Amino acid sequence: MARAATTLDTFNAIAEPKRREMLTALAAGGGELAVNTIVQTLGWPQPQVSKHLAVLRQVGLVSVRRQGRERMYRVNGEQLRTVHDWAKTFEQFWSDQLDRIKQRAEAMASGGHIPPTFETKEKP
Amino acid sequence: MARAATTLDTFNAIAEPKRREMLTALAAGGGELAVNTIVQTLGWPQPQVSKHLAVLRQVGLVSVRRQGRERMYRVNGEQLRTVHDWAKTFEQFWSDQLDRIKQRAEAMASGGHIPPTFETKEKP
DNA sequence: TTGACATATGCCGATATGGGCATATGATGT
DNA sequence: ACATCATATGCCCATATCGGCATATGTCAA
Repeated sequence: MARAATTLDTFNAIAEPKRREMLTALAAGGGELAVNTIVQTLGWPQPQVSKHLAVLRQVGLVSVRRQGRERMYRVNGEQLRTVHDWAKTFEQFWSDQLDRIKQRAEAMASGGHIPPTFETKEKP
Repeated sequence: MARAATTLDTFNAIAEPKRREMLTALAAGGGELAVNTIVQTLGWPQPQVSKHLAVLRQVGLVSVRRQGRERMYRVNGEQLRTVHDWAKTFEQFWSDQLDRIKQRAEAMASGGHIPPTFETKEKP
């Protein structure tokens, strides 16, 4: 066993840049878009578009409706709300930013020593 | 070429369930946590923890600080804010939900026919 | 029914990824 | 200098995933 069950969940679905692009395209399209329209808009091979749509469909990020021989896709917000809410859980970790800077300033003023700086990105 | 440059970005980093779990653990830990603490908390093999931390570090989801022989990790909100904001872009697609239901109700009342229902999940 | 159009699927090859293990690197105390 | 603790890396295997191509499925029109 290896490569741990990516479980095909929402987070995994939006991990693909192209899939995010598709969602954006769909959102920009306002209502619903036919597959062919997406193909022309993004300029990707049709099977590729269909496959990515399949993934988005499986996790419920988009919904489909048949209209004649076309299939109209539309963004399904629910799942995205999940992502939104999850990220929001960590809100304090970016809104506290100001407080932390303030703390540092205070520490310098009183204690005199500079609190350690955190490395955020990787060192080359 | 294949398997398209997963580009090791933020979205990809949080696609891993274990990585999300780590972030949650870090957040729950309040301030900063040493690797060993995380290892004991989650009960995963140490190398695994270090590797996942490395990924989170590379995309700037966590920051590190050296304290003696320990390395204190802390959540770095910035990157999560990115995710939050991106998802929020689609807000209308879940807050409009009510309006859509209303529309449907109205259509039924006046026109008499039921607007098509969208399939959200896959058919078995 | 036949043909054209719209979309989904199956199969393939290339590759990145996660887990497991052993080991390297780094810091501390004696 | 040495032993020990804390963490990071390298290597290997198994597998899921993406892209490309050919083809199946489904729908409408004549």
